[in-house]
Amino acid sequence: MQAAVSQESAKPQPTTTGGITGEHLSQLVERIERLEEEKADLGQDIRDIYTEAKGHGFDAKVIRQIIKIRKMDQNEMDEQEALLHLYMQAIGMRPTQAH
Amino acid sequence: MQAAVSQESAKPQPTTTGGITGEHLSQLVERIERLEEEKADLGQDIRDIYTEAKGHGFDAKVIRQIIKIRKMDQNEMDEQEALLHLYMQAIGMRPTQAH
Amino acid sequence: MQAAVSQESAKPQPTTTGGITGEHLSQLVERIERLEEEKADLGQDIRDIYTEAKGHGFDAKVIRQIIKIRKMDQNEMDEQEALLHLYMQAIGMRPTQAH
Amino acid sequence: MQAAVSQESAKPQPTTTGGITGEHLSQLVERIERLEEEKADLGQDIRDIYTEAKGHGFDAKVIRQIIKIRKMDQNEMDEQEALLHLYMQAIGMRPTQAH
DNA sequence: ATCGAACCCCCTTTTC
DNA sequence: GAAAAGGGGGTTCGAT
Repeated sequence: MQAAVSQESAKPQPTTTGGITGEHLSQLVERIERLEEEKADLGQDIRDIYTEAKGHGFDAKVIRQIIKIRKMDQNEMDEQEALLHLYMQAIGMRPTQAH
Repeated sequence: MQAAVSQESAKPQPTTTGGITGEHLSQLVERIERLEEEKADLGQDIRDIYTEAKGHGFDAKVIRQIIKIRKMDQNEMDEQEALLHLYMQAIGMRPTQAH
Repeated sequence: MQAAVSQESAKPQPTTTGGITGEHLSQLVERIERLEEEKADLGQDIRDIYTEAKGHGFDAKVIRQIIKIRKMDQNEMDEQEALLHLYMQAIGMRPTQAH
Repeated sequence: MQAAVSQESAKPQPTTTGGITGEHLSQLVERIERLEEEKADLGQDIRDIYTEAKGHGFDAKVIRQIIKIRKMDQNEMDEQEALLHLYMQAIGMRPTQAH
């Protein structure tokens, strides 16, 4: 495990020299923090929509469930579907549309 | 909690009539799904940065820790650390440089 | 947050005095470690079965999926099923046996 | 990808014939499910101990940390810690008691 | 044997 | 304050 951090940069000053490493690391950290902030903002936007939906009489929990199901339906059950059905039948599980 | 869905719109046709409700719900669901997709994309971007960082010799785990620490309230950290030392001593673990 | 650890027990000796606390903590830790070891053993047993299954020509991935589905079928889709159906119909999702 | 499932067993009846496969698969699934249930029970037992510990004034989070440390190779720990300090210094974070 | 992907568990925050 | 949902971290699995 190599350090990738120059030893001369040991002082708690904002950035460092003795190599590009300190600046590089700072930039990585800042980029990540920026993106995570945007991500949090989107999370807030989504929450706002749920609040709005509730204000119009919808049940947020059910909407979440719908979205979950739609995601499952999109992602899953693809190439191995045939095998899955065979196995399910072999052990007597009744086939469903969802699976 | 009432249903907020008109019964006439019960058929599996793409959208519905008998009230604005079906369309409204569809729009809410789609808006949420759109935002969640953007959110997921940001998550991927963040992952990419960690991958890039690793490629430059940095330790992703440590970077995560740094970001967490920067987010954390400092007092809380110190408090946790003090407790940890007390507990370790109580069961006879020798204090190490790392803790 | 109180410490629950007596200060006199600060030496790195195996156990402590000054109160029952050190011994108590040690016992808790050991009980947890014992259970976690058993848990790990079971995990190994399960892995062995998958290996055995693969040796008999079964696809481990599909078996995992079956087990997941059986667990879902047991647990989920209960009280809110009616509401969920209404909403799904309202946005044109066709009702399925599974949902 | 071979099927390893006999086609004659295609009906949703509990088990199957036409080959040993259906019964075999059922047995594998059931053995796995049984072991996973035991595993889940152990997980619950562990959780109970943490609850009990909390009831006696211990901080569960710290206990988890202790167990992690005891499991960890000490060199590995020190290495991680050293890296963390280097990184923090590199971006000008001041070293704290906690780290 | 390492890499990336998937799964599971814990923790935190939010919601009711 | 109790229950649930979202996010993060760690571990395990399959593939290369």
